[in-house]
Amino acid sequence: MRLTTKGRFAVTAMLDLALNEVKDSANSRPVTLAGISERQAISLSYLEQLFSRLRRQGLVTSVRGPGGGYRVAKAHSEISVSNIITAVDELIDATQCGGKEDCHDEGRCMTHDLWVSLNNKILDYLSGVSLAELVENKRQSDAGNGAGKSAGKISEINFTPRKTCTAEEAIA
Amino acid sequence: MRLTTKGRFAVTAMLDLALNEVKDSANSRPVTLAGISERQAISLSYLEQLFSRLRRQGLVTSVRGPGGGYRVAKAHSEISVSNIITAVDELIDATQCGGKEDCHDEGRCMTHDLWVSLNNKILDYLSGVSLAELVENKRQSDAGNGAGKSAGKISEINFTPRKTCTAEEAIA
DNA sequence: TAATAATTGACTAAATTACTGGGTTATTAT
DNA sequence: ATAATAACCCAGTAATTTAGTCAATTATTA
Repeated sequence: MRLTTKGRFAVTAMLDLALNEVKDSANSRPVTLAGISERQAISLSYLEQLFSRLRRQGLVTSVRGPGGGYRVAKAHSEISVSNIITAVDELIDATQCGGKEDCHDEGRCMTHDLWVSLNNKILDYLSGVSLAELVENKRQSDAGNGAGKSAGKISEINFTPRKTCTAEEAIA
Repeated sequence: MRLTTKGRFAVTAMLDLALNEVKDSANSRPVTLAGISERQAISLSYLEQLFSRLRRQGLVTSVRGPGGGYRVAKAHSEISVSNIITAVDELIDATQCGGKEDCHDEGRCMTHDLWVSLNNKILDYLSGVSLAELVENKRQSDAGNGAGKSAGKISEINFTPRKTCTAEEAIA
């Protein structure tokens, strides 16, 4: 997988969406991209591109027209950071070498397997961090801080991955 | 941190270097970039760029002239995958807002802290995978496999240079 | 009917990636 | 000495990605 600012924008936007769609749970309204754009300083058109992918991946639903916007499609606990990132940062596609015979060169295959394993481990880890946990952490850090003032300490996010893995497992 | 093909090239090259510098431990010779280029199908000049950074970061040492080349600078156990990747894929500046005063907007800082934490977690993980372990794994997988046979269970996702092949190569 | 907001698409500047090619320096072998 | 080697360095470049603008369309609501 890739890990770039693009994925970070997407996570940022999804977190903003999750935080704002539930403000009044009784008659919650969809969150507009214009709102996210303003709060997170991301251009509207760029958000449109990102949410187009997020919607196609089933992570959000949309409502058109006035009062419309986006909603998170599933329970926050069911959406992981890896889901978000892979939705917008599609994986590097593979391979002239995948099934072809020029892959008998040992050097290439060695590194393929290596990276696939590393990739999977990172993905496993990011899969263990849910949107719900990001929201929860944001709420807690809000409660802990005085209003507006700079935190000083970096709030440590205490998400625990479901699997902790050893290096050997990473390679195996 | 970033996670792109560039870092993968670097890991690939370092693993090749580590595997080839110790072939005969008595009078081991430095490994040439030309050799790595051939074995791993990475362009020589691109390798030069990567190793320029790897050298400046103290991960490799160089010997000029005939018979020269590169050597791993430290014990293989002292070099982690994160060391290699961050040497060539220098960190993304996580900040539009780093030290600036326009960071009083709570929305930005929220995501900033979030991403810093995620970053650190990924870095922690990659720090736990050493070059020595990659080498050891490669040796074991070599011993376990018949020559030329692919590992099988791991899907072969590849990262190949973008260079499109010439007509001659296509025919060959 | 007008305003809203998603949706689509084409297009662009800037940055990064991956690569090419030229040269220079240090070292070794002849 | 001379020639070959291989690191080193720099300038440039095509392909791709990033991040964004702009314009138009469609569905919905007030």
